[in-house]
Amino acid sequence: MLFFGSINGGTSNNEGDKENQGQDMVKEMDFLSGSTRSSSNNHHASVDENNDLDDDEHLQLQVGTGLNLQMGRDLGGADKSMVDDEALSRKSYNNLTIEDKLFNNKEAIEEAGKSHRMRQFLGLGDAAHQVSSIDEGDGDGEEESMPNSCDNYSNSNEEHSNKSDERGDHSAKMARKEALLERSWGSKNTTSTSSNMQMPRVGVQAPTGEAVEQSHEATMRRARVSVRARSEASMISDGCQWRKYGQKMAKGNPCPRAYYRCTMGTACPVRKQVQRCAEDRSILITTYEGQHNHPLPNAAVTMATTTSAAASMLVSGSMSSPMGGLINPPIFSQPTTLPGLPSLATISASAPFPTITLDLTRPHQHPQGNTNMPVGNLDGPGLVGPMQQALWQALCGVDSAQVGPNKDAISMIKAALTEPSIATALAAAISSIMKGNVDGSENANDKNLGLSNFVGN
DNA sequence: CGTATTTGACCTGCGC
DNA sequence: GCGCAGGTCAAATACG
Repeated sequence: MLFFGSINGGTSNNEGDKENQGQDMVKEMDFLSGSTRSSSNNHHASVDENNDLDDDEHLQLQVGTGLNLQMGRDLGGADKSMVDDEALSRKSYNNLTIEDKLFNNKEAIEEAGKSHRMRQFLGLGDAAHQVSSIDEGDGDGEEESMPNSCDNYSNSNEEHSNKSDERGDHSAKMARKEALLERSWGSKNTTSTSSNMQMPRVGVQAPTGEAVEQSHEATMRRARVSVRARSEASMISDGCQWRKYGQKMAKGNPCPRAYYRCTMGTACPVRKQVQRCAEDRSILITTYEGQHNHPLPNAAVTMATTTSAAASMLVSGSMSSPMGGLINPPIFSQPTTLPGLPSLATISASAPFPTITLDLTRPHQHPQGNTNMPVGNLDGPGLVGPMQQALWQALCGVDSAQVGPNKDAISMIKAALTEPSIATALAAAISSIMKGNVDGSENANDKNLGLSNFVGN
């Protein structure tokens, strides 16, 4: 499962921090309370030791608030800080039941709608299914590894490592070489799926059984979700633990690219890359890849669902769609905006990997003629502007450029929402927005209901 | 002293 | 085959 989330000081001491040398504290923004707090820009493990926010209310509040992003320069977040929801999530996670650990948008939407359509909406999407599987596995004390090609890699790689320790230096080198060869994700011995990383194609004779599964797994492994957001911090804090394993200078960008891998699971294959935008260094680009093979804390689940669904959307994009070819390879062959959400997501299957980019850097705009946007405070720290606006416009048919419903957008979004993977992605995104901004207000359920009704139309 | 980060080396894939 | 770029490993180093 992929995931993304909030930005804070993060765990690293990479280039981003170096740029801010002299700052002992990382300025962070708290979407929830608006209160200010500075967290030491040290290892996350030490942060939650001093955190006492473990009562139910705070647990509720932290859920789904992963995206503590600076949505624009106008937020004035420099003096804001945010509660370390990553730390909170880890602290609280062990106390939660299995049901608690089910991802939040599913709960919210099911409570609100309870329609069969919405169950399909949640249950048929790849991401939703995966999340459920993981969580159930956790509940049984049996961590169900995702049927993921990279899991195979990771496990086999670990095996190689263990063996190499026993065999001495020469054998260790050989083992490492074997592991490296195997690491190329199917390039040599395994199926050819992962190395190619081409989108499945409509019209091509469909492979069957294991081949299909392997292809899907490999593609999911390589499908990427990129999140662009403004942040002073060095990396985004998304509820998971990350360990930096490398840093490289990328061509065409003076800022180094940092590589992280998830350390919440023993052999979790999820990795992410963090890099500042060359054109605008206030923009942090985080790219997620892979699926978690372990349960996630609440703070990470919703965002994980979003990115997982986004990746799933990429993978399933070639499948037959009721949208009349809205999502298909010809479109994926070049960057494509999500219909009705041009400011939100760009989909690209161009080399090297299919990638969906969520751009959260667009300046916020108030949609005209709409006073019911589901935000607690449009101008306050709870703002999640562009993403929220786009979704809200899509759902309500209100176009910021015109008063009244945008019927074309409505029809397009309606069509899009009949695609389970897209619907799942949007549901997760919407849920995260609701949780992050209007939790505590009765609007949240209303909006979920609205989505349910919308899908049902 | 244990853990996380840094960084140079090494690998693969790709284009020429 | 060679060079380049992206990605990863692991020893060295830093840090708490």
